[in-house]
Amino acid sequence: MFLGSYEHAIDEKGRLAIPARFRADLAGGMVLTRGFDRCLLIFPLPYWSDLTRRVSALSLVDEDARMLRRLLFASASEQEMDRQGRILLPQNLREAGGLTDQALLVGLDAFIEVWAPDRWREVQQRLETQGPHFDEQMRKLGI
Amino acid sequence: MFLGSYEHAIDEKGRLAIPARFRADLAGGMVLTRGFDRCLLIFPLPYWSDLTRRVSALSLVDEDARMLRRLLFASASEQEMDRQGRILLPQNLREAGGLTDQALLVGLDAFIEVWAPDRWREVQQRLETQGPHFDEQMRKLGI
DNA sequence: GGTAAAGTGGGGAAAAGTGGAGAATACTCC
DNA sequence: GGAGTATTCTCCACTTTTCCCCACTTTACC
Repeated sequence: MFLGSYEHAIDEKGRLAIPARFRADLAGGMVLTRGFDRCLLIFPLPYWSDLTRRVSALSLVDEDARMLRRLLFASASEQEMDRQGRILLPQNLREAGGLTDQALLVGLDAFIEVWAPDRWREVQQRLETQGPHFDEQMRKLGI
Repeated sequence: MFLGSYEHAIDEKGRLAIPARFRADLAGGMVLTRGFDRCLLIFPLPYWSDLTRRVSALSLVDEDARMLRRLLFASASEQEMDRQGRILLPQNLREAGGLTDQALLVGLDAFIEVWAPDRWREVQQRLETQGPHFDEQMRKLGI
């Protein structure tokens, strides 16, 4: 269960420390990949496997299936923590997420989002200004 | 589990290094063949066996099945890595994939695609512009 | 305020990627 | 059929990059 936001430095080698609170749940391995709205996603391995099982089972021949496979897997990266609890952010993913020297790790219960800090602040502002708008959305979701 | 993209050189002898992360899963042997969209495919032997069983079970009469058979089997080549972790790309396959001096190996979970780098970049651009199309796909799959 | 844990930076060792040389095989031409 | 030539394959060695560990600094918690 990942909760809360943590801002950590990305060092010159592209390493990022996982918040101590998150480490136990990622000890079994994790997959790092591109998310929506230019953020990155970190999935614990069991969650990832469950997510991708259906995609891998799709036809080799079907064009949509081929493209979907490429979208999901081509920029993903399996990572393990070093003894200091850090992972390596591959350069292509750092670029995809617009990350330079700082990263914001946001726990979203089952997985983690990684944001460039200023980009995250924009999202938060949107949350505040559009707050009322979400009432309707959430009702639709049954919450 | 093959994940991520790696660009490697093809040397004058037509040899291509397999990314270190992929080697363990290919140690039991692999089959190299033509894929769709002018890329090449590398299958681990167990996956290949399963695939051939399914394709061979298809009707002799069905035209699509005939074409699929020709694509997969006619230019297939069983390969083993040398001690440096490289395989030889036969010339006919290099031509089929439009490969010259660089190759992009893309891990797609159960198998690997091999692309000419500029051709792969086109595919990536298409992926980005067609984003919304895939939202629907993923929703159907429960992702 | 002290202690312990977390976060950060740097250095060294190991492995990955690449080019090339030598040996073995096949091939051709005399 | 044999010798010379070309080609393929395997192994070796160098260079670069990556990974891992150690140590210091900072923060949090008791």
